[in-house]
Amino acid sequence: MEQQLAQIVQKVYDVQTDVRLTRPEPQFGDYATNVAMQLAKSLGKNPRDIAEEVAEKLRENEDFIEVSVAGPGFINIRLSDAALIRTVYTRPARPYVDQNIVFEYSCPNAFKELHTGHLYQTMYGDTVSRLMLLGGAKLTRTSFGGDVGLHVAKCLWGVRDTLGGEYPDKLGEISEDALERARWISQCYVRGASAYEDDEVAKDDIDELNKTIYGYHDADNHDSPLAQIYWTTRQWSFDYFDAFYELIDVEKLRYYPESETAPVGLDVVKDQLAAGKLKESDGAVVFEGDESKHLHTRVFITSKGLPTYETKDIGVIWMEKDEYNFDHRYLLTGNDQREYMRVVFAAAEEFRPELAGTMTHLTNGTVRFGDGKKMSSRLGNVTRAVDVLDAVQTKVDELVADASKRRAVALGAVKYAFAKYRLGGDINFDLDETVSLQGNSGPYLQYAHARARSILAKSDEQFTLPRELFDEDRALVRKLGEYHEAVDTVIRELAPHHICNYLFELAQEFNRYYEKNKVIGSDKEAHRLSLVALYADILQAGLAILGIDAPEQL
RNA sequence: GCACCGGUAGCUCAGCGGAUUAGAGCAUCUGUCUUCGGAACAGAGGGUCGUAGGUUCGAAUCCUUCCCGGUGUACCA
Repeated sequence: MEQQLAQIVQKVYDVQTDVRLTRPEPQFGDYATNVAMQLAKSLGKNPRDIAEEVAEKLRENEDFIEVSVAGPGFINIRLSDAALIRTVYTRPARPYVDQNIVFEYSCPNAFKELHTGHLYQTMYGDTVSRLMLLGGAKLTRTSFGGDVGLHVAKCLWGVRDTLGGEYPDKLGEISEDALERARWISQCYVRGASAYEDDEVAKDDIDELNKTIYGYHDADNHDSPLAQIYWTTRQWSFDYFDAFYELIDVEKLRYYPESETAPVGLDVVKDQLAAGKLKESDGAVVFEGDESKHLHTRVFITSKGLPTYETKDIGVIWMEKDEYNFDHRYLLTGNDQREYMRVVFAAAEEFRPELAGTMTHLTNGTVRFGDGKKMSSRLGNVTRAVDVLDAVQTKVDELVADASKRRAVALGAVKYAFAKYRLGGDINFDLDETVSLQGNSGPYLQYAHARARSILAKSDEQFTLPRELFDEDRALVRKLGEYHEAVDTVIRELAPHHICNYLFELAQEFNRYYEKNKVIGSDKEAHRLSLVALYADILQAGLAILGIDAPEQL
């Protein structure tokens, strides 16, 4: 339709314009455009006159039942019933067709548990992934984290201390459950971390252990007792990631451990140093920032000869490029890494010019716990992902009678609570609001869906698709027709929160309709059932985009 | 210091490739309804969109100043 308008403008005034349609308030029509005002200046004409001329052309189209000019020159358009019904079946655009995308997010460190930030980023990243796929992309989901480094040394020290020595066999006594194993490893980490702070001997020990662990990789040592403990618990961590992703019902990711990316990055860095793209400074290898572009100078190899995160990140980029030959790479991290990543991207693009413009860094804010008073008793300072899930699950269990539906509701509540914020700012996670049955929440929409399904289940009438419209249907059908526009926006901007707003507005519109228009027992029963079915399908599809399951009954 | 992100109703947030009366949820208040799952519907109050300027016929939206909050600023990740 926007193209149609552009063509009319082209024909009448012989100018190229990008016409945008908006959705005005219902009193004005189904669509509106302000092209006339935009053109007024360049054409040197009164916007109202332009609007009238364009409107006259539009009136020739039988899809438009009413075209009026209002205010300073808006063109308001009302669709015919047939055209309005057609909007409901319009398919969203697929802007990423033929694009090979790598999307990196989640990124938990091995030997640690996922915290609330990971939970948010993983669920959000999973939804954004789905948007890329809906947009037609060929997608690979990747993740990146440390399986070597000081935090691992602290942990391994704690494991050894907990086991009472280098006894790999004793690991057999630990739980078989991946999540419980992760919990156990995490406790060992705490033990090691506090020893590192308080105990000089332990600190030296751990620093030494750090080098030893790198050695396991360099020498491919799987045999010594401590090496066995390392490799076993490392695998436990990887198993835990998969178990956790399954727990929250998201897709698994291809994981790049630092032990693999660091050597790749180091090779690149050494080559670039030789090529003069990196400099030596105070014994370290650095990428010199550009003041005029506000790029910091950053260290890639420390004066002790160790690769930094920068080098490891270069390593992942190279591995992802070589393995998947992406057209575009997206990366989601906390927004504290924004400036840092600009430098890494700048360096990467300088080292490998083909990467220029192919990488996008998305950043998320931190999860804050809303009403501290109510949360403190249950969550307090806890930041572990599982604790948030448990707290939500406990609330949901009290509200949902059918035990088999409780997990879907709890996960839906959390995913929705994360998805409804625009990416970037900190997000406010309020437990009560998240599981609230009123207002803009996941459970509210799941219930709205189940309720619609129950109406359909209750009737014996046969129905297909709506063929005509009555006055009372228009508002609802118009909203149903906005679905593909909402999805378009969400896919194009990779911004799921728009779909949340849309679905909530749709549910409200339906409630209004349903309040006034009896479905079952009405002489328009079959017709109205067809609208209810469309509504339920759209709710379900919209929630599916967010990774939320919509049960037929609750 | 410099840079980045944010500052919209009491609270939590949408809107920000300018445009017809600035929206929603929660909270508060008032109605409807013996409810096809009422987890509903109708309505009210509440905002000089951080500040001061500028561009424009028109600015929450674009530009500039300043203020407030958060983050980052070479050998952590």
